[in-house]
Amino acid sequence: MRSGTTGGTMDPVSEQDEALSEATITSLGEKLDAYMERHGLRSTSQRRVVTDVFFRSSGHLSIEELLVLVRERDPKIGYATVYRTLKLLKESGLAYERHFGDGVSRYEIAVEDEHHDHLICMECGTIVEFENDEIERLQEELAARHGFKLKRHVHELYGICAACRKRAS
Amino acid sequence: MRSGTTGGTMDPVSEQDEALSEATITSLGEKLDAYMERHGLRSTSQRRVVTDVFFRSSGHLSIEELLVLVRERDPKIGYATVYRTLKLLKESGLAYERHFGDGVSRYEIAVEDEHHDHLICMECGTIVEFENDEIERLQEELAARHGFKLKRHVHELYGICAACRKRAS
DNA sequence: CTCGATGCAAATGCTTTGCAGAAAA
DNA sequence: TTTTCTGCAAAGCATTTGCATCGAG
Repeated sequence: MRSGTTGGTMDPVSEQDEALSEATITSLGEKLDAYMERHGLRSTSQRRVVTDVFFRSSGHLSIEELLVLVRERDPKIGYATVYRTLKLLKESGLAYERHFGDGVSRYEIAVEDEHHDHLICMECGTIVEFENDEIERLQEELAARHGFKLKRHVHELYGICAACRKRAS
Repeated sequence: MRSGTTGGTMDPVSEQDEALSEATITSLGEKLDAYMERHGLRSTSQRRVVTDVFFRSSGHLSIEELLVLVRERDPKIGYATVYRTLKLLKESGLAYERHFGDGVSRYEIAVEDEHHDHLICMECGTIVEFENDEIERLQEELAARHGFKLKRHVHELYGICAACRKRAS
């Protein structure tokens, strides 16, 4: 995963997301092109702006936030286009759609062979990504025990981060 | 938890929710009365119908589903009242609000000292409740490691249940 | 009597869609 | 030239709210 404090047997995390490498961005663009090719979809300037902004973004952006960034590059792009482009990214498997309970959809880049869940501060909204193989394993085991073939899961931990707890006291 | 195959060290589950005992329903009603008392809220016939229907229900009901049941007892009750009453139940800690990704809020009875998560069949919508102490423990540990004080969590496993897999093959 | 609750309809907030004109292929 | 895409505004949906009226305390 694209993260900060990796290494060791602990969960790799990213308190603050970083940008992807230029090579990875290119590779994501190529995957998207291939998908569009396969589906007879067209590469327009608007799509290129939206997807490039998205691939260069970090964190968990809402359509609204994405629209602001997109309009810095092309003020004429409408919000329906952003919605439609994110839907395309989702369908092509290049973006995940997340819902953290505040009523808006947030999107994040889906990097291949990478999976993580979220720890969310209910006070300041900070999102920390985490990955825990032991939990993953227990989930699989549990699903199997109930006869389920697992496809995906949602695992979000809500609490108060250290900074907010300190501020409050 | 109100469940089927309990006992042992495995997760207690309820494939099919059962009704609560009359004693438990009464106790829930008393808790609600106490909450309303404390907050200067009034006990109206509509509220009594909605809360009684809810406490006697099983599973994870949407407002729409609840409204149908409520109107069997009093056809004049409006849906805003059901929304408002469920909000009251949520605030008083007697109901949990859940979102399983289909865009509607579902509610379930919050029985004290009971906690469970969900395994959802993406094909038929069956919801299986589960509880896993090991996962709970790992979550706490993980949150603490990131300086978070955990308040609540969302843990949903989506997959295909045994019956649907069989039907498909 | 008072003030909270109800029911209706209107408003809200996010997301989706219809359509005419624009632009890829 | 054909077909998809865009931008706008309108429509959808679940949920919330304003308000006149009702009814619990």
